[in-house]
Amino acid sequence: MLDGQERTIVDRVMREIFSLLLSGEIPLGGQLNEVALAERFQVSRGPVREAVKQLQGRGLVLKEPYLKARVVSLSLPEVIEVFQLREAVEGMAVRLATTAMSDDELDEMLSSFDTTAASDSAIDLDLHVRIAEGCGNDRIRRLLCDELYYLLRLYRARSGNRPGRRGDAFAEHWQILRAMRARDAQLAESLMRAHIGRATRSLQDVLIAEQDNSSKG
Amino acid sequence: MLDGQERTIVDRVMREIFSLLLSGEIPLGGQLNEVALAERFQVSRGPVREAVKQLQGRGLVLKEPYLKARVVSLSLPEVIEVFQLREAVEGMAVRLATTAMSDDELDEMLSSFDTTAASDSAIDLDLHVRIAEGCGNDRIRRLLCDELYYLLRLYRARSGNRPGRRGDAFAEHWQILRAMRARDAQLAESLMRAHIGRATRSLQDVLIAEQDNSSKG
DNA sequence: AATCCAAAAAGTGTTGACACTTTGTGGATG
DNA sequence: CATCCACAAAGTGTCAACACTTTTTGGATT
Repeated sequence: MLDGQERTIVDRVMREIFSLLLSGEIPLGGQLNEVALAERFQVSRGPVREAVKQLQGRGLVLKEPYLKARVVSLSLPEVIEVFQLREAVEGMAVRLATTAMSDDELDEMLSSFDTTAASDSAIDLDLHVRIAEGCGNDRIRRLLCDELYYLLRLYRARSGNRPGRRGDAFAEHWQILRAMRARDAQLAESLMRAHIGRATRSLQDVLIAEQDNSSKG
Repeated sequence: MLDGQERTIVDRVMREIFSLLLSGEIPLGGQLNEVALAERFQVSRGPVREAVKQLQGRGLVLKEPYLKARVVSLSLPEVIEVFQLREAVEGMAVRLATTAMSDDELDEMLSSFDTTAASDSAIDLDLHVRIAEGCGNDRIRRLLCDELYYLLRLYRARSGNRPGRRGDAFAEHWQILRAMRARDAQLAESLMRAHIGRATRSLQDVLIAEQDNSSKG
């Protein structure tokens, strides 16, 4: 996600802020203090400000003049919005990947899929990442890998439960891979959309349950 | 797209750079000179740098250390990538809008659709914008209105031809609106995807023709 | 004339200082 | 005791100067 070479301080600071978010030291919705960050990283405020501005452009940080920058916080409705977007975009991604990826690539995915444990949550996103990387459309790849998956990782690192994670996801992944290997782009897209759509609906159920609870209590 | 109140110089500079892009004074792929921009806007380089960093975060500007920032330039393959993404996202947008928008809103769109001239290119994107705004998913709305449509406007302002613009787009728009009014989300999504898919294919035809030309000459 | 290298010029990266805004504090007032 | 206002403290916004990198220039060499 970040450039390998960090020739400039701004890049380094951005990576450091990223890792502060991943580690949870700065919580979602938390505030970013320029002087504190500058002291911590032993730099002046300029690079910190530019790094924050770049994060703001990415939508990871919200800011109003003269107020501290706030890390974006994903509410459950916002996570649902991300999932609705994923359903559309990942459907297209798998459609494109089904024709763009080589037999060897697909076989490799299938074999590594068989050997790895099914229940690992990192594995869950892994298939989606590899499809995004294999779809051949760089704009779609960036949207998924650099924005949406990143947000979901942050969200998962906080709320212990993994949004939309269900037991039969493993079997659904396998079906998607089979459809890709059979070069059935239409089927692969349908399966992927159903896969993410089910996760979306389980999130909506949670949301409704929460609303019922709050209205009762 | 931009905040109404510009309490800070950075915001003003960002808007000014935007208008330089829209007006074509800075061409796609052109370079941004910090000192020249600073002098032009009568500010120091700090705000200019922060504005550029924010644009970089948005993906509108590319930058490598110690080299001048370059405005992103859309090649035809990249425009096709945008259209493939649009096909997926706008399909979902119209699906959501079909259930989210009120009868009054849809009727208003239908009537304003009848009265306006069909061939205006601004009208073309207008329907898409209103669907994006009415879909109720703010993340999808921002992706379409703040990023993709903006890029396409820039591209159209340059290359005289409007990408994917065909004569029967008007009739297709009308069909989509009818499906929405009939609350047939599935049909509306199919029509929208077909609508954008046809535009994508006409772009791909242009690309193939260009490649043939260059290989011959 | 063409090539190469050093110095100057132009441009970007970073810093510390200063100006402005917001927030917190403490005392005077009712 | 509560309220309000002035003042200090903290934090953000902007600027001008300096350091570093890249590009250009101009001449020396072949």
